[in-house]
Amino acid sequence: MTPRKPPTMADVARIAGVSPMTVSRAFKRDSSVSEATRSAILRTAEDLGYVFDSTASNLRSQKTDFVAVTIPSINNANFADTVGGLADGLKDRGLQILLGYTNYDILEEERLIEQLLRRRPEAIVVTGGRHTPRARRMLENSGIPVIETWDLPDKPIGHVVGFSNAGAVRRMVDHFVGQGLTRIAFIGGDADRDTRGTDRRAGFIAAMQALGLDASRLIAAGVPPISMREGAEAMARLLRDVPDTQAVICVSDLSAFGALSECQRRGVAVPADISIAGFGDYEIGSVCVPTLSTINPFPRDIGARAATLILEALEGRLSGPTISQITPELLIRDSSK
Amino acid sequence: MTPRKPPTMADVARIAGVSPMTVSRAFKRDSSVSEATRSAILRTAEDLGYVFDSTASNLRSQKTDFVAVTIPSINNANFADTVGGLADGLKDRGLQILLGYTNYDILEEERLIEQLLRRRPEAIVVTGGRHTPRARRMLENSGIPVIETWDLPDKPIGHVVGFSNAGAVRRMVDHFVGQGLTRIAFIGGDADRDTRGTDRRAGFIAAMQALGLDASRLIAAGVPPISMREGAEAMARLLRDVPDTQAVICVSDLSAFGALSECQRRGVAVPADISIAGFGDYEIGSVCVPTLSTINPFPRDIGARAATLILEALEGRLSGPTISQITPELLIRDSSK
DNA sequence: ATGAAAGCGCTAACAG
DNA sequence: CTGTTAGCGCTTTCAT
Repeated sequence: MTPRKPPTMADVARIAGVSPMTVSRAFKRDSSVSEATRSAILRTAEDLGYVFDSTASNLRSQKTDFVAVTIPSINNANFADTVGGLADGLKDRGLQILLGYTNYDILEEERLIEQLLRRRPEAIVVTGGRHTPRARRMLENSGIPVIETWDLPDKPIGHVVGFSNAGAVRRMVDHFVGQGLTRIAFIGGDADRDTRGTDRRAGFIAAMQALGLDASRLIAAGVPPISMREGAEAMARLLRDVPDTQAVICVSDLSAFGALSECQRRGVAVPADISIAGFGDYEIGSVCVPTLSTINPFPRDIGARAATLILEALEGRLSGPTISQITPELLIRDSSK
Repeated sequence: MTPRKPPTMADVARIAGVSPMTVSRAFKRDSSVSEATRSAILRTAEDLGYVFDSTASNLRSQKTDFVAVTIPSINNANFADTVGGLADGLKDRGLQILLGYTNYDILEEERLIEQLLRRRPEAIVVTGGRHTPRARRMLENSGIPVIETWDLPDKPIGHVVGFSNAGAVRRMVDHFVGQGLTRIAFIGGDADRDTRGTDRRAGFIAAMQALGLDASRLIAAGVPPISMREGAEAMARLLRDVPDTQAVICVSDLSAFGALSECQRRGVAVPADISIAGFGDYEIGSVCVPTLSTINPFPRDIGARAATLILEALEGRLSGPTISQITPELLIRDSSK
């Protein structure tokens, strides 16, 4: 820890014998400074231990090179992949991600969005299309590109990169019914906190009813997001309470794996006795025995597409709001043969 | 998107009929503004759609309320837990995390640290104790509290919150040997990119040699961090090449689960035919069948402890650098009975 | 409890 | 290619 205050650009300029403006230019990429001057300045800066101060730059240039991102949880491989795709797409342009997590709570999201907007990001990417009225207003008035992801909101705020969670689950229901299985259950969270989880359950119910099937086999497994353990507990209840169930769709691969593990513990054969499907195409689903049927929502592509949109929007190459649908892929594997 | 530029504090002040300074005070918690004035100002601000501009505040007050954090990967439950513990501990004080990931590469870490320091964080938390010389110098000269985590560096830069990765693995070796198993293998990455993984392998080798045992059963499973799939492939090679192996220690629970799954596919009984252990106490290890023996390094506690240190340091309540050891817990479960 | 003046460290704008 | 001037929007400091 240095006790004295850190050197500024003016210090570097004085010692290098140039004006502060020239130092400023030397630190930019494509600015017009002679190679000799630039390298002399950079050496002086390094010697002094000078570190460029973004806070001053941010204020003067009214640019922060931040892209704000909200995700429900930092501990989720799907959202991590989206953030990864986003970060990679933005890195070359020097845009840095300012990440916050909402804990699946739109009130927390509202607080977070306000915090993030105070930092004056160049764009903001939010997960989901349901927000508090105040959060919505703040986003609308922010004056920066807004991208809602992982969903297809009825009334988008700005751009959308997503898919229908309900529609994806419908395809899984159709798959099971196509196999001749009609007594199908759904394992999910017990609250509407996780809006994507809620949409998936709603999609399940709608799909079953549309086919004239019983849509009442709903197992509430705990506060979303539900864990592997909660998936296992839900499966235990399902096997006890509704033993004639032929197939079960879980809100995520994690809960599906938990359900599968419970079957293994009880000697229930998958898929011979019961079929299982998950959601998200987490790595575990392709490694476990049997492998899990699931839905791949292409999380990384969602982030990559959002990054492209942001770059286009910042360059003014976008006329109006856009909607990018990323079509999920149905992956039928051994747990539902 | 608003075309006109957003309102400033001066705008709010003019309309509310007070000075900008009073508006500034109204937005702080414990400042002396009459309740009437404050609420009038806040209402005016809300009406105008005013959003506080941190960039200006940051520059003038020389405070950003950022805590910079570097982790190897955003997609790792252990590091996510550390960040979660950190974020929770800092939230009440209004400190926000500025997160960056290094992709297990200390050169990338150097670039990242420079980027982060430019943002003038109040403190910085890095994962690991190995850095490039330049990164080390930047951290030393940063003038802010530096905390190295997940490791016990020989020459700490500032504070340390960690544990001995090698030591933790030694305890697992001792456990196996105590069970009478002596032909023990180690599955890890094939490069020194992941320094904690490298330390674990080194700990394995040292522990085996100290007991006079053969430490040459090292399976290199790919570029770190190794996945479930790579763990499975490594186990396939192990079973083929060194079939008399009695136990295997994997660099993480994820690769351990992959190894376990490969045994299931091949009808190799765990632990009857071979024992397996992981590292990290990921949820999967407590749910899979059989459950995985592992080591819990208390990732969340590491983050929480780092948060406490930061708060103490920022309040000047810390005299010198500290070292906080978080002792990992050996969890013996069904995969190694 | 409130206000006036000054300035944080950089860069836009203009000049040469 | 380089320099000068002014100012980004807040908050520190000092008054009252």
